[in-house]
Amino acid sequence: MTDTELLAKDGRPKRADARRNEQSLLDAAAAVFVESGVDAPVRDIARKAGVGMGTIYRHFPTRAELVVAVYEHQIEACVRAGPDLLRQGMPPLAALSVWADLLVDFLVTKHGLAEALQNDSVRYEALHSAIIDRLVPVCAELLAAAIAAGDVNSDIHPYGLMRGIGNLCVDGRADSRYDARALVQTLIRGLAANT
Amino acid sequence: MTDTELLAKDGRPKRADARRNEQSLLDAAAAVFVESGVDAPVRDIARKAGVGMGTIYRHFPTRAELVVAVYEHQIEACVRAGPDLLRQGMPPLAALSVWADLLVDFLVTKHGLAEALQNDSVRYEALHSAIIDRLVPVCAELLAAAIAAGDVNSDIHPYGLMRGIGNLCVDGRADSRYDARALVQTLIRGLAANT
Amino acid sequence: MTDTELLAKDGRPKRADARRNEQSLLDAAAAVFVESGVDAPVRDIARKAGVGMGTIYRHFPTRAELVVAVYEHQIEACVRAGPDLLRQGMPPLAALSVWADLLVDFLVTKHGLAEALQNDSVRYEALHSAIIDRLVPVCAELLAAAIAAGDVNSDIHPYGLMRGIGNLCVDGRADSRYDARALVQTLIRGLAANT
Amino acid sequence: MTDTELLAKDGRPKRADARRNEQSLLDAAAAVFVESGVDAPVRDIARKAGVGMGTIYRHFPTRAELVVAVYEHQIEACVRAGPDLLRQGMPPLAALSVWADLLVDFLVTKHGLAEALQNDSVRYEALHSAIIDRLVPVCAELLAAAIAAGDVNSDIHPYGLMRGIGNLCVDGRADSRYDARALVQTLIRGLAANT
DNA sequence: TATGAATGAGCATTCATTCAT
DNA sequence: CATGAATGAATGCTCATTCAT
Repeated sequence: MTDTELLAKDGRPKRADARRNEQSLLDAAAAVFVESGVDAPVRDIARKAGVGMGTIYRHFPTRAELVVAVYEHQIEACVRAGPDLLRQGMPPLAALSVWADLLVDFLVTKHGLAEALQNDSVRYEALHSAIIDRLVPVCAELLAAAIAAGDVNSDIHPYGLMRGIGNLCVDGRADSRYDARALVQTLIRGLAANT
Repeated sequence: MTDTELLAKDGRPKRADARRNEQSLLDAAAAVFVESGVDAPVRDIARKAGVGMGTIYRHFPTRAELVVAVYEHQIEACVRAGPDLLRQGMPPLAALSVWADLLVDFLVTKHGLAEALQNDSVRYEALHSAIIDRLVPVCAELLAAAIAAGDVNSDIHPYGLMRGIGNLCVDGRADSRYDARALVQTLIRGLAANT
Repeated sequence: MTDTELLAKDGRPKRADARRNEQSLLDAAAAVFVESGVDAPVRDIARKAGVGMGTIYRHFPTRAELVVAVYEHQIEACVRAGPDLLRQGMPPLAALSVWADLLVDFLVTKHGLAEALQNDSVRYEALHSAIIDRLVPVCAELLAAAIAAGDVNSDIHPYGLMRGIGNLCVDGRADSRYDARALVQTLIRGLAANT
Repeated sequence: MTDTELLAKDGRPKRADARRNEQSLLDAAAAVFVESGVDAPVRDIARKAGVGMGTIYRHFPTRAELVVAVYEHQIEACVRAGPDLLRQGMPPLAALSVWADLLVDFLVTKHGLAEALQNDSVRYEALHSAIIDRLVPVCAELLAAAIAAGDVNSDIHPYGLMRGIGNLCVDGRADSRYDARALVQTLIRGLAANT
């Protein structure tokens, strides 16, 4: 739950129609992103949403903000999933593996998201703040737990691991010979301490 | 090595000035690619090389051909390195590891190459033919050897592994917390049979 | 007359500024066409109209659409003139002659239009649909009437006659020794049955 | 026979190899013109002729000169045909008709020539001098004879008639409904005095 | 507040013409 | 003399972003 949804920037609750508008915007954007990737022309999104382009810019001044808003829920789910898995008593390395799998699920189905995550341009700054910065602590927690349990013997940085998982999800459906999920699982397995 | 360097298409030797130009072109392109990626505007490359745009088109009708030419030597080196390592008696899995390391060396320093390799658009078709198609067999050979030796227990596809390595090399220098080399080694380690 | 003028594609009235713009666009295009022919660079038309190039593309996605719009009124007038002349009781051959004269008036003053009509490239497909395809039936009607009246004895195809008239209008003002109108009238006279 | 063939500009006879070269150039140009029209890229002509582009420019500094040279023989034939027909005792109007037919034969088969003749740009100046200026007197002679014989009653200008015939030859093979020959004959018939 | 019209930078690409070799 | 490499102006087209209505 962020201010994107219920509160205007000045803290007052948004008008109902504004909220409605915002939602149809997010739905439309999600649909267009699936079709054309997160780089889709603003005009296309506006048309799909049945609003003017200006409206999009009003709600989401930068593209990154729009992207973040679109995937807000799922990012949030990924963020929560990490601690949840540990809390449920799953062994840390297994938890890391499952979490990575969730991340793959998320990224692989979001055409263009993994690519956008790679992009370091200013344009996508907000994307990094909102997605990577949120996920890194989760990754760190899982990794630390696995190390503490003696399951992992690697000084890999949580940020690096997270980005690596992300990178492996690029183009994850383009070629049947490429299996992002398997690669990520292999990567996780590679972290395991050689006992 | 190739006609790109010494011979014109009709078999006659190229004029000295043309050869000189081609080389400065390749140098300039390499430099610009590092700065702006392989998608850099043709104008920029031309300016950097101190030639007209037409000259670029004359030597390399498509962008992919330019990219391939720029990295020709290094691709070739990677292609040869695989069999060489095996021939030297190195254990297959170790050979795969070393080869992957070479690939990382190559890709990480060529800002934009790994990204271009991800791009499936028609525009880069030639790039895939010239780079991926050349490297996959090498990767396959090493992988097969490792499997035959009982060192690897995974049905991962050589193409997938190669693309995975490539993907992990994207943005490999942008952030000190991201260590492409370590990730790739971890990935390779993940292939090892759990003995 | 057409949605080009008053209504947007969704049926809503166009904004006042858009209408104004479209008109100045058509005026500018007409002027530039006279100067440089209908192949004039988009940039030139935009500059003349005092708008950005994007505006042109917004209003007229293809060049042919722009050309058609520019000459819409006059094409329409030519289309109507044929039946009108017959309805007024004018002898068919005379009607054909007068109609041809109208066509000459139209084409000769539109430098570049007759040339464009000659161009069979895909690019001008829409032009043929919108201009030739509209005029040929008129020409056919007049020709058929003249034949029926026994005034014309020729198996010339209406399409061919129309294109012939068009071709004779090319460069119709470049040289005082070239009189398109007279040539067309001569051509029509040549159709007359030798009684 | 012009200096294009046997004499260099300074009046000395050309070297044999130069003449050979020039001929293969003309042959190649003719072939390319048929394929791509007289506006074909210089490079294409050079390649077809197996010479460098510079050679073409040496022999024919402007494109018009090349075009003229290519069609020299046929233009000459048309020039001679007019007086010949009269000398053979053919009735003037018939001679005009036959001559026009010859002109059509020539122009219709030379893809792009009629179009080039329409082009008044400086670039094709030489084309007009060499082709139109040569043919107009012939046309004038035939027309004058026909008028003198009382067969033609029209003050059409010979230049205009000639250009009209040329214009009718444009695109003369693109559409089966368009019959340049028939149109030209109709035009000639239209010149006849109504007796 | 919402709309969508307008802007214009940015890029790829072609080809006539010149001139070093 | 012949060659063909190099030049670079010219042009079509797309889209992010702004702002008048």
